[in-house]
Amino acid sequence: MLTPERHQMILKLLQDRKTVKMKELVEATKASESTIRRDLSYLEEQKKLRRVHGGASIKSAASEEPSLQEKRTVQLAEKQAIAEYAASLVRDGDSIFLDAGSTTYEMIPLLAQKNVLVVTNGLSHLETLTSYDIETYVVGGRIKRKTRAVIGAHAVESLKHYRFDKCFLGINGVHPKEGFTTPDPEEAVVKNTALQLSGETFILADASKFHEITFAKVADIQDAVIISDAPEDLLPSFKELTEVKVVTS
Amino acid sequence: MLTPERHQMILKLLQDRKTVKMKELVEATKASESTIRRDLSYLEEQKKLRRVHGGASIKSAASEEPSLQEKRTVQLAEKQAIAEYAASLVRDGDSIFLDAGSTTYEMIPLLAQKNVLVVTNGLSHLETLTSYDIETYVVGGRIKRKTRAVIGAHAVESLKHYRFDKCFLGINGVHPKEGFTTPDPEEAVVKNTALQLSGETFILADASKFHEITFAKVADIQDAVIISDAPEDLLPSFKELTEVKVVTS
DNA sequence: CATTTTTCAATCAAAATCAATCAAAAACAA
DNA sequence: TTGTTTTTGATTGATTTTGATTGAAAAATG
Repeated sequence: MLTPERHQMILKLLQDRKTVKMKELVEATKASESTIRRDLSYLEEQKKLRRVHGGASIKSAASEEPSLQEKRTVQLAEKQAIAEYAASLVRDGDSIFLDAGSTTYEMIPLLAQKNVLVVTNGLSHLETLTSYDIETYVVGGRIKRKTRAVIGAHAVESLKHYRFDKCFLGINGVHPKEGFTTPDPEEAVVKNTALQLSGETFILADASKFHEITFAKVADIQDAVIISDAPEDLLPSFKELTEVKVVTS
Repeated sequence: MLTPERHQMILKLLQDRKTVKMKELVEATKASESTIRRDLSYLEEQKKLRRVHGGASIKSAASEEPSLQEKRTVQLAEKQAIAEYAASLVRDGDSIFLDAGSTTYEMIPLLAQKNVLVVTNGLSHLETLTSYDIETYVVGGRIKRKTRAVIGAHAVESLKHYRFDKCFLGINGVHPKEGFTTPDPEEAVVKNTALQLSGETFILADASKFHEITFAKVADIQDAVIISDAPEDLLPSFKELTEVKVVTS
């Protein structure tokens, strides 16, 4: 029996019941205890299951997607606070661009009561946006597998069909001189385009993003409002250049 | 046996089961172990399979995520058969358009071993396409909540960035005079655009779709090949107009 | 709480599988 | 044909996987 087969068998057994004992796995797979142990370690590493004394158990609450509520509570409080403030800026009837990323994702439930039109390049956002019955448009283009974002030349073209009252961007680095940065140049150009099509731009950046420079420049600082939970002593040089809104969780 | 033949045989064996052992491959192909090893290395390079110690396995997703398949419990054998034939038409290196819908969805696992570029307007397809590591582009535009398809004027514009070797469309009605029809005019125009941008067009229509006229016309019959499980007595009038491929489940 | 039992992680040697190499066979070109 | 290139299969030493063993750690028991 090949290794992936065995892994599959283990996961299958876990689907039926919610736990399996080592003894059962050894019996089912005809492999030795040592091998099963190695498999379990690997599968736990892959977050496919949870090891427990004597065997394995399915990962947390069922193998299903965590519900929206669950997902929200798992998220860091800082992202929540940033998202909450950002969402409070959105007014009824606004057209907004919502960048891909976990912080902008947190804004979605807070937008549900408002009468907004949302354009996004984040595939992960789509399910949630439509489930809240928000009028949603998706940007066309190539899908970047890792971040599940739409990027590339077509995405830029596609974006230009729209105009935004406000756009909310996540970024990977903020630096007084280098401006807003992100590692992927193709993502950078999409963000930059959204920014140019938008009346106001808001950058959602938790404290860890400051000082960091990650290759491709998105825009200069003075083009946007920064929303962050960064401590005050980090900010003087940024405040000289643009508006910075500090939120606390 | 010629090399491409052997490669095909290996891939075929992988389609049926999800893993194959080296020993099985040697036996099936009558080639030496060294040759099989070289084949596997090549096919892995081409991203058509995944090598594992002791043999090969199909690429990631399929075996590891039964949750996706479980979601689609209502997959009739007919849809499977239609999808299987449709997928067999796709050649290495093709650029194809995959329409939103459950039948085209069934094609995805069968495309994993081919080097294809897929453009789709079906949001439900995206997750699965990327999980199979297929190069995926999404059409931009408004999201129709009910069908999770991208539609509207922007979708049409967005589509025009591409050209397809083949396009695979789902349809709600087929009628000798009225042609291919679908209830939503905005969907109809997207399908029609895809068709016009494509070298060949294939219509995936199970038997229930024949005779039905559902409002908005997509195209005339003669523009496409119909792939269906419809009984022969239903087809004479269609066969006069275009090619009809009948599959059985 | 001490003892017994079970399960665990680490280690190691055997077995299986692999990559690299090379010469023979086959396909190809002149 | 002859010489060249490509493909193939056998061999070899290296690598990976495996199962047994051991003492440590964790649960169960009295």
